Amino acid sequence: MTSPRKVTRIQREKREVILAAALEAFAEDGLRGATLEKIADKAGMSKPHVVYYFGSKDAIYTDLLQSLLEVWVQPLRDLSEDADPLAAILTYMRRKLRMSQDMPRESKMFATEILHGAPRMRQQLSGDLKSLVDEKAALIARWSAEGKIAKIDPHHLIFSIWAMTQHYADFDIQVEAVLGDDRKAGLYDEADAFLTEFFVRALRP
Amino acid sequence: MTSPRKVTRIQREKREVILAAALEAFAEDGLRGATLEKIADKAGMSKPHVVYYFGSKDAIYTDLLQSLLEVWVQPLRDLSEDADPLAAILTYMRRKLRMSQDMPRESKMFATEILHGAPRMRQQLSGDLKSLVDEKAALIARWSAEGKIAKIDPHHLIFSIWAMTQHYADFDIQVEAVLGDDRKAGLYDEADAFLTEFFVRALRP
DNA sequence: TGTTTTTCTGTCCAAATGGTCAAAAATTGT
DNA sequence: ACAATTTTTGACCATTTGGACAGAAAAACA
Repeated sequence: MTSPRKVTRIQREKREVILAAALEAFAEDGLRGATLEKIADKAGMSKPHVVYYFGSKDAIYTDLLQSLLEVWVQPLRDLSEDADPLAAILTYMRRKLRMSQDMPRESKMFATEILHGAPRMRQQLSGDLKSLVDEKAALIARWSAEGKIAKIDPHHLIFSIWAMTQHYADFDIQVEAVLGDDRKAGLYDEADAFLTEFFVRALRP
Repeated sequence: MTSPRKVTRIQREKREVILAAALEAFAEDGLRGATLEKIADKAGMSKPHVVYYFGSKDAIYTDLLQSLLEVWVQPLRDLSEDADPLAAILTYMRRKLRMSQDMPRESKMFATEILHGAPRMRQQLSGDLKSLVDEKAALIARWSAEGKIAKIDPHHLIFSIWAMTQHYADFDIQVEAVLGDDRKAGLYDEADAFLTEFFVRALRP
């Protein structure tokens, strides 16, 4: 038998450690570039041990991707009717920006996966994710029609929020290189201020 | 001697073919994921032949990256003083969007490189590119100060243009999955309309 | 035409790497 | 304490892959 029968405390902990190490490795080098040995090193254990817990490198990758996806779309899920529309969208944008700041490796992992054709996410993208986006787009469209925000294509609005917030995580090397070291510290404050002003202007009816 | 002495017509053509094949391969799978064999297949020649012309896979990659970089930043170079400021920025944005549409593989190659730390571009990013961006940012800042466009951080404005335009190329799989097949055809027209309206609202003084 | 140079490929090699396996070490259960 | 189970690893294997090499094929040159 390859996998253990019952999930013990040790197993959960070890899996956690491995996933954390793998996240780092995958974000740095992608699925192909990350090696089992590197993951094992980062996790502080032997290569066969990593295989013992997940069966294969691919399994780790897929596991990570699946579990992170839920976290990743949560802010959009929380975009709701009851708040002031403009404020709600700004809150959504800010949460996405904060996720870029706090979880750059996760962002990079998703980016790499999608960039290379999302072979392990296609289903979810055109299934769950599409449904979710369509639902929220409808909400935004309603706000738009009621004159509470500007008339604007809701799908592309969502894309623009994704693009601009994740840009700071995915292309951090470029952003920091272009801005220079001295602006590195306050980068996310700058981004927040810029994006807030930007979206307020774009969305105000 | 590894490399030929004089550059003949055949050499130019073969190198072109190889670079085109490699671009496709690198965009699909990244530097690590793309194999010499795959590149050779796409180029319709043998593996050693590819090596004969470039010496190594790395050399092809670096060569591509360098030669494409100039093309890639040209639109920003062309952002100039003499035009109407808002129109000039919109033109820049549109050219970037068109590049995403026409050169998605190039966009993906750059994205992948930067995402993974830009080991072969660091110099250029904090050197040439930073200079160029700083220069154009100063121009935009002047427009801003003169009240010709809204008061806005020019560096982040440039980032936002990069992010939003390249998003359509880099994450095309996601965009198309979320929009659905029926909106696939007119996608770039939609994007153009959306972004134009968006930036006009954001930049109008 | 004969010679030289360039182009091209089949074959092979060494390194990297994902994964297996048997057995040791540690833990758990009785 | 002893047996059973789980955890952990060193050693090993098969495959992939970047690239070297020698020589064939073609082209250029004389």
